[in-house]
Amino acid sequence: MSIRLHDSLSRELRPLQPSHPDGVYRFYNCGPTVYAPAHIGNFRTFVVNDVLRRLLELEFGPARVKHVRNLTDVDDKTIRRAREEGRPLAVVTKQWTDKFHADCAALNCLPPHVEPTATGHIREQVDMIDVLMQKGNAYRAPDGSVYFKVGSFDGYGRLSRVKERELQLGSALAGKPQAADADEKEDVSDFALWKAHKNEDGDNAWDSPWGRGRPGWHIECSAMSKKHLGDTIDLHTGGVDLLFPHHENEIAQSECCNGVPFARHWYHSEHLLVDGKKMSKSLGNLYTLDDLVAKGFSPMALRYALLAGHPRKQLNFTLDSLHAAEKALGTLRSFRASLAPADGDEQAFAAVHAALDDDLNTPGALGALFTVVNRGPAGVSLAAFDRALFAFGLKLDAPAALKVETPAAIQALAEKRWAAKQAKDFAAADALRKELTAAGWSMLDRRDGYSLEPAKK
RNA sequence: GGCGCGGUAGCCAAGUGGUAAGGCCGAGGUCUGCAAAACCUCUAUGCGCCGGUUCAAUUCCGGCCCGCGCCUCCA
Repeated sequence: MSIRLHDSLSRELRPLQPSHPDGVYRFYNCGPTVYAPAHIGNFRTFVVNDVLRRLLELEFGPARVKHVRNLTDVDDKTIRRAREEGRPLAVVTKQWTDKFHADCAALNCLPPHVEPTATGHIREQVDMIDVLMQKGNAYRAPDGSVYFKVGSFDGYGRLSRVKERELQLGSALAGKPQAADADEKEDVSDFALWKAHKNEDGDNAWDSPWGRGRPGWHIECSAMSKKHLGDTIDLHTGGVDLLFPHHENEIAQSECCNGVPFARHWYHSEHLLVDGKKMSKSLGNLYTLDDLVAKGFSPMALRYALLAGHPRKQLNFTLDSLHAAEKALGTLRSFRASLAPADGDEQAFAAVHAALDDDLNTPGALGALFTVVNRGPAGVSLAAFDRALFAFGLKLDAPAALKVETPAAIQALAEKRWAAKQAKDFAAADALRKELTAAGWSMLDRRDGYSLEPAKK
């Protein structure tokens, strides 16, 4: 059974197979820009890519998958943030890189095998730009910036079906101000490979044959992909918003530089919507993982919710979906607890893996999983269940939610109620339960004791 | 204006040319004094609207309406 995945370039389902003689599947996933905490939309893409990574490992073996995901640690946003905070760029990006790693770990995402940074690959980027200059695919503008000449690459626009970035009448762009560097470019479609140093860049500049400056955004992925995976890779992924211009530009740069096809397969996950709209600060509908944890949800519930929609369809995120996820996870937990460690049907979850292998149909797979769960634990292999859970990356033993200190007054009420119950003074016990409920706490009785939790909203 | 995606039960969401997976919510039940948990049962003659093709369409084709995304930094 091979994995079939939609290819954004050919727009069809194509099987995933390693193309290099060593049998290692080369997988590049565009990573985050580290200037702020990633939001849950970012994490949708990273979680989806993590499932993909897991499927590849299941298919080819863990040693036959090389997963690279970059960190963009120098660009307009990171530099602006550092300037605003009066801190060195590296300090700012380190902070948010650490936060990103912590969030990924909480969401049970496997770390990529290589996580290259843009600032760690200046030389490689300069080298590529150099080749593009020599081949006539790039030119130096009067201010010292270097641009890629889009007109020099016939294949430009194949991925996004956007021939040129021409402004058309009626376009959403019409009337909007052009980029500041527009007048330096020979053509509006051209994009920056190297940005000449400006005052606001501060110390964040490197020497190059064209003067001091910093790399453009697009070239970093081309350079890091080339260095760590080679000239032709098996799969390149990212969110749909990267399709144009980022990935289109990567193809142009890499293919003009290397003279061979860049990526054999392209995959783009769709956006997470909140309240029916793309998340944005201005709409006030942006959530980070911490925001949700503060509301009492577990990271695993977020992961589940992110997988509840087809990765190639926009998913409308709601807090309700997190409640549903939390409940579903609980069902999975108790199902697992009811499985006997003895042998069982190893193929019980074949339908789950089939759905996953069929274009990463995570909601279909989740449906198949529960279909098995609903039939009951009899004869189901624990190992097979765990293998299915591994594919989703759902960790059932993750702490349910954040721990909250129980106030002394609440604790005292609970003690009183427990004593009343032991004395079989049920009227008093019920009255105390009401008090606790009114105070926002629920008291859960067991045979041998009780526990307290903040009431679920 | 160009490119792309979608409209399936209260909410979320798969799927198929032959009669609607799954999760949540809700309802009923079993079990514990109650509550919670757990477990069991039930919950769309219907898949945006209008035509067409077909023995048969939610599924194919055409038109329309509505929503979203990209075309500018963006997962």
